[in-house]
Amino acid sequence: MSSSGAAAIEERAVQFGLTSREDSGSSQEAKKEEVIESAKSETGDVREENHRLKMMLERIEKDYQSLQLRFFDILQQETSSKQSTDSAPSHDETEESNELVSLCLGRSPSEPKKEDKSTNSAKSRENEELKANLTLGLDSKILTSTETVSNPSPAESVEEPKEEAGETWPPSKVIPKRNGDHDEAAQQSQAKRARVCVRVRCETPTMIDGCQWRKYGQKISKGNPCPRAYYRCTVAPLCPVRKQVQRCAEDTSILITTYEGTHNHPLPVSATAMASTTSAAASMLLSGSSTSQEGLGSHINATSARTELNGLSFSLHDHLRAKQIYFPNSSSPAFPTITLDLTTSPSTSTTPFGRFSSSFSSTSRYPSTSLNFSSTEPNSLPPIWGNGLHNYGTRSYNHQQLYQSFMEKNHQAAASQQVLTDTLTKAIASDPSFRTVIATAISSMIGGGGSANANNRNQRAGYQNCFGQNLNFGETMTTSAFSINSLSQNGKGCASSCFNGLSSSTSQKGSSQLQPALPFSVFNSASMPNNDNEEHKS
DNA sequence: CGTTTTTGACCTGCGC
DNA sequence: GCGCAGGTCAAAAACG
Repeated sequence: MSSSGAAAIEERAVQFGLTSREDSGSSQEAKKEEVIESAKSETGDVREENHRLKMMLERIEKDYQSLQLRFFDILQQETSSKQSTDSAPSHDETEESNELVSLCLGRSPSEPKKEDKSTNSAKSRENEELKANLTLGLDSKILTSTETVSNPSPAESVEEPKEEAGETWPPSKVIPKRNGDHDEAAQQSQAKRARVCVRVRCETPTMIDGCQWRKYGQKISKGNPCPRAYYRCTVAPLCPVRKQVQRCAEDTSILITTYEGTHNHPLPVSATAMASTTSAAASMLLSGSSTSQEGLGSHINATSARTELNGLSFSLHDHLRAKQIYFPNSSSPAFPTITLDLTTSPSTSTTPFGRFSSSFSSTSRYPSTSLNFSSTEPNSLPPIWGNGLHNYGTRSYNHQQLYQSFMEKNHQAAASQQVLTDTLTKAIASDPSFRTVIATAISSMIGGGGSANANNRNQRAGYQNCFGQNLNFGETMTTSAFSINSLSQNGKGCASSCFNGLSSSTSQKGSSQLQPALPFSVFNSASMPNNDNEEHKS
């Protein structure tokens, strides 16, 4: 910092033509002194800022270490308690891990009635976990396999259990049809229902996301000769989560998987990767739709804005284009849909980091948002989403260079994790609503989750300060996950749970958790060029 | 024999 | 009201 200040002085001196010692005029001398004085004061300011930043960095490191210690303590508690009381029947994921993570699509996880009868010990332990701030805003919890999820927040306890199932899936199905008592809830549910569409190149019939699915229907949809398969989550009997799998008509190697609903049960760790991804995406979508539907979306719709952040370029595309790209086979999406395009993008984006596009259709009833994480490199997949092969280090990503100043250790094994976190970084930096969601998550994690639902703009400044802390989402959200290669669903399906692979690299190596975290300081308001006003103006 | 998949029928929402 | 399309149900078949 101080060196940069000296450089600034020199630069200014050059600007004023003061580098020559032959200037001898008194007025020029005065000017020179004036400039030097101002430069000195500027240097002082820079030093002050440098000192503040150092203090902030120290505090962040302390917080990070304390969080890590608490996390490890909880892990040890769980393992020890499991060893002492482990007599429960083994679940089919016992091969993987005893930890289950419940993730919710940005909403309160709904619980079946029977799970309200969870034991007091489970609740007490859960309270411990809540106190340990392991609950993200995305409702990620680490639980033992023998535990069931109880309502973790007062807001959830207020909810009627009868309404819970209907909140996450069409109430007309979960709740008996023709039941007028639930019409209002149905409307709310419909308004809040979000779909996360994942496009990935996959030759197998379906991609493995860690969950257990049962096919309950198949239909030929209009405009696509490839049938659309309907799957239902069978991890829990009452889980409302469903997914649709369909191949792209234009490129049958592309598998389009649409997730809908919220898991109301603990997830196998192998499923948390996809769940966390879809959770974040859906949360972003829901958060964005809540504002866009009030008129803000029209602004975004009309724009093809591009912002740059530290060399990262993000662009917003209009919906027509996005629709052509992401919804070639269907009419306007009936529900708010966010698309994670993890395929090779035929369009040449100016950013080497893929494309993030958020768009809202004027024809669709609900907004549609697209996240394109595709590589511009032909026939390449992000190493985190592939055919089950984690090609760490086989492909170079330019964004890693951007982080070299921040990441002292740039191991190849951490490359995929960087991809994930970079993806999140881009998404957060590009979309204020996503920032809000993530900020809420962090806020709940740091501040004890007391105000998890408060995502208004007044608190955004505080949240952005939270971003300045060294929190590694890739590790936090998928901690203790590992590869799901052992979870092959009858030998078919893509082992595309990319995030498991990367998280396995972190979980298996405990020391990796001590790696420098992502520079979330880029989200500080000072360095955030893409603030709300700019987006809303455009 | 239990679970999963298949597939035709049925239901619902929407546009005309 | 009718037709269409998407989504779901449920019985039968297939599978392990």
